[in-house]
Amino acid sequence: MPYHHGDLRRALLAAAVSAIEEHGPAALSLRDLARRAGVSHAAPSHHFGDKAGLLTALAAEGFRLLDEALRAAGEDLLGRGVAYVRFAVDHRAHFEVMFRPELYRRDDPEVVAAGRRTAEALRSGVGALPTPPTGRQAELSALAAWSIVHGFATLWLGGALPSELGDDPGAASREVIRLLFER
Amino acid sequence: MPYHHGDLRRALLAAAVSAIEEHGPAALSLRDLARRAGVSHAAPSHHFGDKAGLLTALAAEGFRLLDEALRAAGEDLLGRGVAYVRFAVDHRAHFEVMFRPELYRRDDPEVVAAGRRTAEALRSGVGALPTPPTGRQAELSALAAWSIVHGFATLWLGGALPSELGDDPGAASREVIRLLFER
DNA sequence: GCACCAAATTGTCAGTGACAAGATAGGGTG
DNA sequence: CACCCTATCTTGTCACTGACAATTTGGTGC
Repeated sequence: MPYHHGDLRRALLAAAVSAIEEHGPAALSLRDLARRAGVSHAAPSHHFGDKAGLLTALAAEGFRLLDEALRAAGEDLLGRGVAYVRFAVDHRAHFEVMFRPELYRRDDPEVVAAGRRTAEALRSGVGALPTPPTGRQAELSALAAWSIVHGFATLWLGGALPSELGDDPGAASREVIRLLFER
Repeated sequence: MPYHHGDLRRALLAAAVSAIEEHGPAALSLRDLARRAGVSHAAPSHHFGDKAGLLTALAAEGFRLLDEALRAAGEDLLGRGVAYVRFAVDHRAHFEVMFRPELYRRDDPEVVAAGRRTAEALRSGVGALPTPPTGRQAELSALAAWSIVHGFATLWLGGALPSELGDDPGAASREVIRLLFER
């Protein structure tokens, strides 16, 4: 075991993902992360400063991943909505931190930039609708789309949804989102 | 100052609401609540057992309040949706705890019962639509309604929404929710 | 080979949640 | 009135945590 870990920063972020998936972001302990990575309890501070710094990095990574996932889903707004829900379920640790601004530094430039790109991905999806709305209607439509997918994802993660929906959040959300744009 | 507080349980819940509104549920400290109420650091445990116990009580109270707010808004589903958003913003401390199941005991009978009543209030609102859907479509519609209002409320509380929306979440959400049911 | 810098360590401090043991008030019963 | 019983609250303690300071280690550039 070398004195220098090699890639402690990445190892800590990965450990944080596991820890948050197990016990939620509130129970996250820097000392626990250090133990998981096999380093001393103060090592994390050299890479992230403090706990908020680590979560800021995690949130920024999350916004980047979400942006990639949305764009990979194509232009179709329904597809992007389903991709949003899938991202939330497949990366619940990132997702839970991203939308809990009291946990990290929202004004971090990297987070701000990545967040903007994500919002843009949803807005441009509205432009790709069969009969794209314009002006204020377009803004409201993007907001409605964001709200419905975000709400579905949050409720799913919180275990608030009835079990009759099955275990495939993508398929279930597709049926729900469709109600917003097709009828 | 008498040895017995009088209504410490209620005072602690009220203090918890203030504390969560100020710093979020993750930063909640039982000892801080005790200081706010002017009692010793171990007094809270006699009323709630532990931290999860206190948050369980807060969640149960939140579900009761939400249920009341929804039913007071009338049968109209749009009105109930707006009431849902207003509740979230006006009682953000309750709301933030209610949908964070890792913070409290979800299986608490009082919480389970109150949560069921809330879900029922949304479902029955779907039945009051001009052309009410039936069967699976009704379920999906209720889910879509819940998702869109929950998502809007969560995003609003998280400060993720653009400031052009103004400062009245009720009015803003009304325009957004309308897109789901009228067109 | 040497100076320097980044990375990681040990040590410490106040704050926290949980628990145990003791003190206090306020009835209810005899 | 004397007694005790129970809920309520206090004091004391323990392990754990985040943050910070001081120190050691290892690699890199000159």
